[in-house]
Amino acid sequence: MINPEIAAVFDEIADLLELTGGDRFRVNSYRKAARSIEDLTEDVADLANRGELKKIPGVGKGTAERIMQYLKTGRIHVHQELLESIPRGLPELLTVPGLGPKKVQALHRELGVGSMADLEAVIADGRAEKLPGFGKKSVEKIAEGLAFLKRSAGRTPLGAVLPLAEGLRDAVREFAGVRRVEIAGSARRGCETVGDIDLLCIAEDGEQVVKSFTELPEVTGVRAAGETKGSVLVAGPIRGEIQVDLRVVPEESFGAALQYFTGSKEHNVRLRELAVKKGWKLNEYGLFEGDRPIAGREEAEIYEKLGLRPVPPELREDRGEIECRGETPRLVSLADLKGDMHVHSTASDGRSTIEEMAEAARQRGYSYLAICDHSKSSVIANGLDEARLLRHIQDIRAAGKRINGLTLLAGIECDILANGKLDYSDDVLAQLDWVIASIHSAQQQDRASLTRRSIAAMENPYICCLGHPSGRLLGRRDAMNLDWDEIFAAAARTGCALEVSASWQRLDLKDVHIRQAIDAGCRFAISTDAHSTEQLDQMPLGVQTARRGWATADDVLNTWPESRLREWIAARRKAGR
DNA sequence: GCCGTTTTCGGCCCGACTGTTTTCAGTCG
Repeated sequence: MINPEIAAVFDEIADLLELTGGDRFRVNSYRKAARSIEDLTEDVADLANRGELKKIPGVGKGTAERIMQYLKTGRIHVHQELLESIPRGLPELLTVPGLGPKKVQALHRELGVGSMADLEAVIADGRAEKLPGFGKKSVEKIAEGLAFLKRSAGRTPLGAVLPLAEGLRDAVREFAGVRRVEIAGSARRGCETVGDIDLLCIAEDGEQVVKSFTELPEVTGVRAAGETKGSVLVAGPIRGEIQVDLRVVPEESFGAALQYFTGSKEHNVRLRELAVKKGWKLNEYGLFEGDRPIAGREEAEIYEKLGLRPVPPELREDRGEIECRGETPRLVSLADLKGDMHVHSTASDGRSTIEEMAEAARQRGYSYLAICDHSKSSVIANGLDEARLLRHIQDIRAAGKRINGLTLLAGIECDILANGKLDYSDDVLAQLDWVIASIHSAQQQDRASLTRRSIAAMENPYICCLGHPSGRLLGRRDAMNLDWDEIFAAAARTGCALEVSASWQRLDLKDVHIRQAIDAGCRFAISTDAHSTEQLDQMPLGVQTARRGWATADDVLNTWPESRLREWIAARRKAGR
């Protein structure tokens, strides 16, 4: 997949143009093209072969030609020219909070600053402070920005950030005069990682609320504190620091503000364009005709006035939700789920017993639960050999008889071995109700081998679901190098489901792949891969990920009643024999 | 550089906060 590479080049062209004082609309159009290419699930090279580059939103004649240049020669003329005229280290300076294109230009032009090290030097010796437009305070801000960059947590997995965000939300709720607080931003959209935390509240005295916010015990630094907005730093849940923004709005603007601060930026720009076309203006205070507000209290009325059905937060990415005027499919929701199809027990590496997991699932309102411990090759995870597995199946069935109102499915997470074979024979797999096949070893194999292994597993009629298909761990391990077109085609052809792991470290499949798989005709199982009862509560993250992939309840087989699920499993086995 | 039910040119989203200002530019989201 060459897309990320090309997107990065276009992003750098945008940075470089900005640094040379290029036309800002031209800069924007490079950024837009970069983002579109990044979002594509299809390889740009394939589109180019079919002469369909201009079908990519934001790609016109010029950009299409530049993509062709890159595909043929590995470089783009304008990019090379810009690189030659601008010092290598300059674009990086744009990442420093407090430094934008104008200030970087001035630093370069007046003081010859061309790198982070140069920047630190001119701050230290006081020369930066003397530049026109600079001053003691702004240079202090830049120095703080540099320090933050070194301590920054970067993008953090949503599942790790949520407890922190919810804690801060609850703290703000206790402030005097605060009537409502919500988490907005990428956390509300269910993005797999977040860069900062956005909070929004209703209160009359904004200044007082912002002051209380900056004085919270968690706060390690204050970026800004005004009458309607505060911006602070707190310790990140995994490492470094993370920024938290609080906005205070009046009640009659809350819907508009929630819409605005939920984003995404690209989605908002599209909405504002719609407003402008109707002769109106949209901002965080409402939708206005002249000075007269025509919507703002409720988020939904903003969309409706603009001629759209209200768009679920997970779909607000400018990935087609505007074009279909908000007429998106009815997305799967947590309430639709009837069971968790992948949990472990103390039989392998789980921390809770079969009975404890079953009881916890029952309490969460599920009607079935698949116990899927590790197979024998996962030695580190205490995987089950054939003899232990057969006893384990009996244990699951016995536990199932003891619990009321919940069906226990005897399952396994069967390793797909390095040679492509499964960890058990078909005779053994046939004893089970539900079988997941996962790759846990030899993840560094080449693309063809990994793809072949995954497909071979899906072709076995006893395999119901491909577990955490990409194998990625957010921020820790990249996805395996797989041919997704082939994987999804095979899943659709064989009928094997694909897992959407709700585990916050995984979220695997990810949103854009889910959408691509739906288009290919695939089905899914959303599961937590819980290793203890409390991890069952990660399910909402998996549901949000599926929603971001535009999945409906019918696409997800653990929304089905048990009878339909069992029929589906039986039919698949029958067809495969 | 892109784009079109204001279409082949002339637009292109909007406001808060800060600092250096003397009325506003730069940055950020």
